[in-house]
Amino acid sequence: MISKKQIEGCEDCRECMNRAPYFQILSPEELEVINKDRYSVRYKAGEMILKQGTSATHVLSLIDGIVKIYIEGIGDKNLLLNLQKPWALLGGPGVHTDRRIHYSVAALTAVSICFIDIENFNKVMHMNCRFSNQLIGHISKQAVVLFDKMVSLTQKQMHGRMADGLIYLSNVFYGNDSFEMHLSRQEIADLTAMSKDSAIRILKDFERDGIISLNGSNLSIRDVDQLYDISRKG
Amino acid sequence: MISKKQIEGCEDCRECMNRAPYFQILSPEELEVINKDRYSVRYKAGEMILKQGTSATHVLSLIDGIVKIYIEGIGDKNLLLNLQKPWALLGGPGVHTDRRIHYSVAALTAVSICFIDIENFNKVMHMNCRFSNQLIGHISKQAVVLFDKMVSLTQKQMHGRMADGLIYLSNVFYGNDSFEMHLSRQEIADLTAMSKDSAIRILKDFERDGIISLNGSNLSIRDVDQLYDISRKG
DNA sequence: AGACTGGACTGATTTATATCACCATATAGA
DNA sequence: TCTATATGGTGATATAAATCAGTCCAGTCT
Repeated sequence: MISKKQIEGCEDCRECMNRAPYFQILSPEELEVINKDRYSVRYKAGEMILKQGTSATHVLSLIDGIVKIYIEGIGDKNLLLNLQKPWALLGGPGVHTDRRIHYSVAALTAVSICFIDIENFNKVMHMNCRFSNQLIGHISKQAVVLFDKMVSLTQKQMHGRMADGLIYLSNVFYGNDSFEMHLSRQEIADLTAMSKDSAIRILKDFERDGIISLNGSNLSIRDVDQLYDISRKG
Repeated sequence: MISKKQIEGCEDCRECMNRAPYFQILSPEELEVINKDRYSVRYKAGEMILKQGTSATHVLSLIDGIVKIYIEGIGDKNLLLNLQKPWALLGGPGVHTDRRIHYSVAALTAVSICFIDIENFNKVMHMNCRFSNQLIGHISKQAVVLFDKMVSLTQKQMHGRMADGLIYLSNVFYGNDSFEMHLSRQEIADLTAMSKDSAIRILKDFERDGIISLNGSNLSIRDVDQLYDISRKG
């Protein structure tokens, strides 16, 4: 975890960006363009960072903390796409199309974020081809993940979807079989496209079957093999 | 519709690409790179063009005909992502990541396709920044569509999903309230993430309610307003 | 302390949807 | 001509999952 002092000290991208992998490819001149008009903001847990439907004016670089990315869907249902940790680049597909925000972003912990002016970002995209191509790779990787998620959500039933959700959290996001979830039961339901009641029920099922153990917001995977088995069987 | 003669005559990209909008931005030298090792293939309706899981060696430019893009999911269920007509660029996210094909492509009509060597394509991506950035816009637009589809498939029930599917076909793809579907009932089910039986039932419901009229593979939207209403109500 | 809130949790009920079993029709092949 | 075989279509049934109606906390405000 990065210390408070380090973040506060990030006054100029040329010092800071050695940490943000997407910008390592840039020359000092290009970094200067990114740095121009850049500002950083701190959020408290629970605060909204980007609101779906507003206009896209900045690209966001996540410096510290964890955020959730979700689509506000029908009624008051949300679809939780993924979580992000440093040094993710946020802004979404709208940055390169209609300049609209297509998903909401909210802080799950205390969060620090750098706001980079979208015009300056585009300027650099036109200055540095390798940067653009790196971005294409980045976007493409996300698309592959989305495809898998779509198949999971549309073709598996609840136990399979929950298994996939837990595998995402433990393997992909936290990188540990045991982790503190920053998600409420409702948010787990949003991640796995089911009702809150069903999400609770299935987590309890998994606990009873010795697949996971729960206490409070801490979750441990006890039986990885069985979890993968449930994921495979749908 | 383009005549047979025009396609057959497309021996060199520098003649042909004035039709493929993605390549209009390229210089003659860059087109020459694209044209190198390029070859075109004709398919009959029903034939598979790209198979999910194989390695990505080419970017495909659809010259003539209609194809379906779908993910082979759990069991023998497919998820139909969308249809494509000329001059779509196919290859998928794998081209820019792991060089794997992440979705299958099959011909719905007779189809002509140009195969562009992936190395040559990448070469041009590094020669021409504007081409890369145009590609980012293209990929981003597809992502926005995917988001909407995900919300539709995970949060609406069958009637709403079918309405969305029909709106996609009439508004987005065919651009006409009345069109010849190139999809079987099973493929409509794959598009709307439901069983074939349910898809048939709901199409019949819509027909009975005067929302659409069906005969054979021809479909006409009779009551657009009601269709949008069903889509909105989920 | 008492009232109040929001989240986790659970059993009963209802509803949406898949599945099953079946028929009709058209087309292809022997 | 007589099977096969694929596709469209339909009612009955089974089942997955949402919804409803509550309880039980832990925290917070007064």
